[in-house]
Amino acid sequence: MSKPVVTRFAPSPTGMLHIGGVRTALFCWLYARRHNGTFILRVEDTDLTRSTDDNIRIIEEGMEWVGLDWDEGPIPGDANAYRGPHGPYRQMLRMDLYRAKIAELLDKGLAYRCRCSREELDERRKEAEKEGRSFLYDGRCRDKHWDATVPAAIRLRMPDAGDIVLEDLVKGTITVPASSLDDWIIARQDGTPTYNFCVVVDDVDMGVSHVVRGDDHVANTPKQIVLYKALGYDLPAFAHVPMILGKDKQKLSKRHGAASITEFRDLGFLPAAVRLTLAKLGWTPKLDGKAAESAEEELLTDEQLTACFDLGEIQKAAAVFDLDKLTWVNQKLIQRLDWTEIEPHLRWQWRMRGLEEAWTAKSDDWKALAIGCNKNRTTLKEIADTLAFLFKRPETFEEGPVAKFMTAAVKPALKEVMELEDYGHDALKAGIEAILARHGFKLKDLAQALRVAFTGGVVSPPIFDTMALLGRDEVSARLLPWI
RNA sequence: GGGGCCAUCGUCUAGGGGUUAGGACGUCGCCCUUUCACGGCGAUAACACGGGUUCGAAUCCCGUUGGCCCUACCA
Repeated sequence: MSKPVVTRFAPSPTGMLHIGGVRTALFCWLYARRHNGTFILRVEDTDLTRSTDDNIRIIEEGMEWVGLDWDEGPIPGDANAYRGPHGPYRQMLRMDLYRAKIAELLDKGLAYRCRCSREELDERRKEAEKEGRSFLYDGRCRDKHWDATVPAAIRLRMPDAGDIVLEDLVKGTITVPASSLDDWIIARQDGTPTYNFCVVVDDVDMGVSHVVRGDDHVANTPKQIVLYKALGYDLPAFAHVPMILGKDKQKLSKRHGAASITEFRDLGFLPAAVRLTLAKLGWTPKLDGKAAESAEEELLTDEQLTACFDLGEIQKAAAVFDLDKLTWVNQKLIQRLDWTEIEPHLRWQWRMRGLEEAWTAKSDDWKALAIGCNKNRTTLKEIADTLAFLFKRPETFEEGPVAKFMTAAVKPALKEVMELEDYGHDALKAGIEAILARHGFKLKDLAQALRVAFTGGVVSPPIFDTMALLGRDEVSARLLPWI
């Protein structure tokens, strides 16, 4: 019986929730779910100047929206509340633990006070650079045994020789010569612990079995490994996942269309589509041991992803995020989901348009039809865009289409449309066809004229659906000005 | 400068000594069509470079180039 699987996502609340972070969180989540383990959300808010409660909310909301539920961590909405036996889950609230561990290291002589001032250090660093040497702290305070009467930074004693080996689940074995690492600072002069120290202490305290994080932390890991050992801890498994890049191979940012998870929500993507796309970015699910061999097989459910997820299969190289692929996945999901599964997500689009109430007021049948006749759209935003005309009459009419379709010949037919009474799909179709036959029109001629009257342009769902959605009264009202 | 990591179509990838180097997105073309779309069919395109090892290298080894990370009393 091996140790229970515990993973954690530990963002710092310094701004938006980046899609790269979400992917890392997704891998943690997938792995924990796969092994019936625990997924923890921990807030690394030791950067006092940049961390805010609002930013913590942004993280919580982003995680909730994208569907990554955490077993332990903060409870959304209440800055001090949390669930789980290892809390609190905000580092600022865990200072006592850090201090105790630092004292322990000091007592054992595994760490020491360093009175070298920042200025001195900077100077020595500059000098080294000038001579083309790399600067490493020379450990001159190691055996000074300074007492605590003068504020001092605290450094961890690092081995002088040998190699430090990191067995990484995704990168493989990484060997770093100890000589390239110096005695690093675990606590600042003001007593606050540094990041590399807190993570280790927290990960151990929280029982994290698999440290899954961005590969920008690879180089920190050897330092942390020494700390694990100094503290007498067993090493967790490490998995450093590569970054996500934009089209230009630079770090993904808003310049690339979207980088923040909330932008993807606003753009009309389904959380499930974001999850699938992100999971498949840098990892190929192998259901029954086989990678997808057709478009159909690319579309996996969370259950399928969970069933075959493995940290060891994650790609080593960074990957470029492709919005087109997300869009395609999103469209496929819209196509195959039931309208009731789409509707909750569509609400956000209505809210952004100030139409949430108008939408909510509609009947289920109406909503089913509205969503049903838009199964060919790529995003929820598009669905809302093409449906918005139902809630408000057009204010302007496109010149070209008006000239082309609102001909004198078509107007009598329009008038006949107004007289149609049965709006059931088949009856409506029969009624329209009769009108067409009478005037010798093609459906296209009439349909486009109707669209102009209904929407001001030439784009709408299929015309019979459009009329059913509008209802007889509204159809008449919008046709009246044209006859 | 030092240490580390990485490298298959435009993009995400499969493959890991012998394959016509497979799939997906995109792009292009054709078909369908009641607008916008969807859909169907087809096409396009890749092993960074140079040396080894080997009967044989996209696959193994070394080097080069390029990209990225770390090198903070940031996280």
